[in-house]
Amino acid sequence: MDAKTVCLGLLSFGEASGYDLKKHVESSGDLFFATGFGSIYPALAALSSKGLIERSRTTGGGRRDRKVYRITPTGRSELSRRLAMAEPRHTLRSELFALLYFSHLLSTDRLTQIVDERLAAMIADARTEDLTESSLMHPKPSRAQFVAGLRRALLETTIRYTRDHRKLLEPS
Amino acid sequence: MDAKTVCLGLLSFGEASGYDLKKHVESSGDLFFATGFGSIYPALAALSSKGLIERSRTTGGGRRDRKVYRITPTGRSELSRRLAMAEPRHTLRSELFALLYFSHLLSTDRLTQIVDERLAAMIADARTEDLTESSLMHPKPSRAQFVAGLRRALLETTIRYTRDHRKLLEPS
DNA sequence: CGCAACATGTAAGCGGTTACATGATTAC
DNA sequence: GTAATCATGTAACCGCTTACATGTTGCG
Repeated sequence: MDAKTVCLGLLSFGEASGYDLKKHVESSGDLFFATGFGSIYPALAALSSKGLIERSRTTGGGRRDRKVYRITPTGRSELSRRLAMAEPRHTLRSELFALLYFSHLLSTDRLTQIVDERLAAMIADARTEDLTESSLMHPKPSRAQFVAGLRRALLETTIRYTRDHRKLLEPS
Repeated sequence: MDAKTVCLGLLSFGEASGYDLKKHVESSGDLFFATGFGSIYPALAALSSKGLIERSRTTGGGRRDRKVYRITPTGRSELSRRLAMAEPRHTLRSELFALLYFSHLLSTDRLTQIVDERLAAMIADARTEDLTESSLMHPKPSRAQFVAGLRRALLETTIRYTRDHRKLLEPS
């Protein structure tokens, strides 16, 4: 999903600044997209110029230059339209997948190291989950719970599968 | 993983044409990347100009203009280098995830329709798996088996989870 | 004969990543 | 005071996607 739609979607939960949005995306584990400020600020500017969002407040708690955006009615209906048209594919891609596919070109030591590292990171990740206590979404909507739970289930499956089938990665 | 590395990686299993590579990627369910010819041919041209791959045969079985590429020793070591340097993240993204996250903006009917469609597609997908009888990889390497099995396990988890927690998607 | 699959490529445009650039506020 | 975090933005580049363009081979 492209940056503009994600920003618009997140703003449908409540008002936020570009910084807030970035934090929220990060804290939900880069679930549906990962990005830097270089994507978010231009996206907000574009949405704003189309009238899909607007500035609500500019200073909000002692901090300098804080630009808080709010979705407009036009923005909300445009978002609904886009989502209704979408044909969302569930194609799971991962850099880890890709690397393991070509792991015959890796030394056994390096491969062991990578798998151990990733396994540890995933275990930590699966535990950490649900610290998504962002200011957007006070009571966490049930759909966000659905997605977070699914993400966790997928992580757990990956961990279990990798442990059980690790032998397949050894040189034959 | 970028198009060039994927092409180089696939050619490490054996010689192939651009068309073959596309077919192989498709038949493995767009596992680590999905692309059209518009990515593959330029990638092959770039790899070729750097000496990482080379043309082996030009006609191979009655077909016109068939350009079969082969990885060079330089290409193989360059690929090893790239793979060894990589820090592969296992970040699972899916358009379906994203849409469901914002599903409060969808009508109940449309949501039901989308979930049913995706579920059916995933079930079909999980069954079809392992028709990857491409000319590359005669005896399927065990790493390819690992990755294909993991993909299947993740699909099955998604199907089960969606069935079990579908209620969370209903309007509250 | 016509259609599907085989087969390769180019060019424009779009969008995201990366690096750069700046400055305020808070906590130690 | 100084480092980390808060906070926003710009510009260049890179690479992928999409659409276009073309021609062959084999099957029914």
